[in-house]
Amino acid sequence: MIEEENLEMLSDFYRTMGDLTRLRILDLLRRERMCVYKIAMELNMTQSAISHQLQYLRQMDFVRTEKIGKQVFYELADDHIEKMILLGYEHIKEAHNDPKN
Amino acid sequence: MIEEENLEMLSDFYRTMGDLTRLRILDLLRRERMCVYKIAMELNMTQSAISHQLQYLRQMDFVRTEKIGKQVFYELADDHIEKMILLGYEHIKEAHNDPKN
DNA sequence: TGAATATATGAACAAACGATCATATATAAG
DNA sequence: CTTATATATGATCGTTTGTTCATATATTCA
Repeated sequence: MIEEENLEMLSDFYRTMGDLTRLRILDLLRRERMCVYKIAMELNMTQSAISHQLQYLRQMDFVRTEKIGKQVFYELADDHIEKMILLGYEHIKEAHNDPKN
Repeated sequence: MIEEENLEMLSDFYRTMGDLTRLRILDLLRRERMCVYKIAMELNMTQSAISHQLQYLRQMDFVRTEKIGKQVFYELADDHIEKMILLGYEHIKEAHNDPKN
C-alpha cells in the first residue's frame, strides 16, 4: 500500500501524461530540445496552446528551459520521463498482443 | 517518435491512472482481490462512485472480475498494472530527493 | 414468492480542463 | 526609438470528468 500523500503525487504525475497534447510534446522532446514555435509547428497547433501546456509541464517538472535570445528551448527534465513513456509504450504493445494476462 | 495511434492509446492509459480514486482502487487491489462494497468501505466512498470507476477500469482492461454469488470480485487484470504503479512510485520518490536530474 | 443484499447504470450537476483570443512582456533588428 | 519576433498569460467558453441520486438488475434467504 502506497501512502496517501504519494498516491496523490502519483496521480498528478500520471494525469500530466494523460493528455495527448502533452504526451506529443514530451515525445517530440525525446528527439531533441526545441523552442516553442517549432513545437507548435510540428504539432500543428497554436503557439498559445503549446505555451500553456509547456507551463503546465514545467510546473510539474517534466521539462526544463533555457532561454537563448528571443527563444526559449524546452527539454525533458530528466531521464525518468523518457523511461516512463517507453515503459508505458511497452505495456500497451504487450497488452494489445496478449489481451488477458 | 511513437506513432500517433499509440500515443493516443498511451495517453488513455495514463489518464486512467491519473485520477486519485482510480489509483487508490488499483493500489488496494495490489493487496488482494476485493468486492465492490469492501472497496467502497476501505476508501470511504459511496458504492455508486466506486462502481462507476470500476466500470471505467474494466473497460480500460485494468481490472477483471469474477462473480461469486451476489458479490463481484475485482482484481488487477495483469502484472503490468502493478509494475507501472510501482515504477511511477519509484520515479516520484527519486524526483523528490533529486530535484534537478 | 417476497424481502434483503450486492452491484450496475442513467441522468444531472458542479468542477476541472484544454483551446482560443486578445494582449502583455521581452529581446533583437533596423 | 520603433518595429518585428518569440513567448507568456489572463479571460472566456465549450467539453469532459467525477460524484451523487434515484433506480434497475441479480442473487440469496426466509
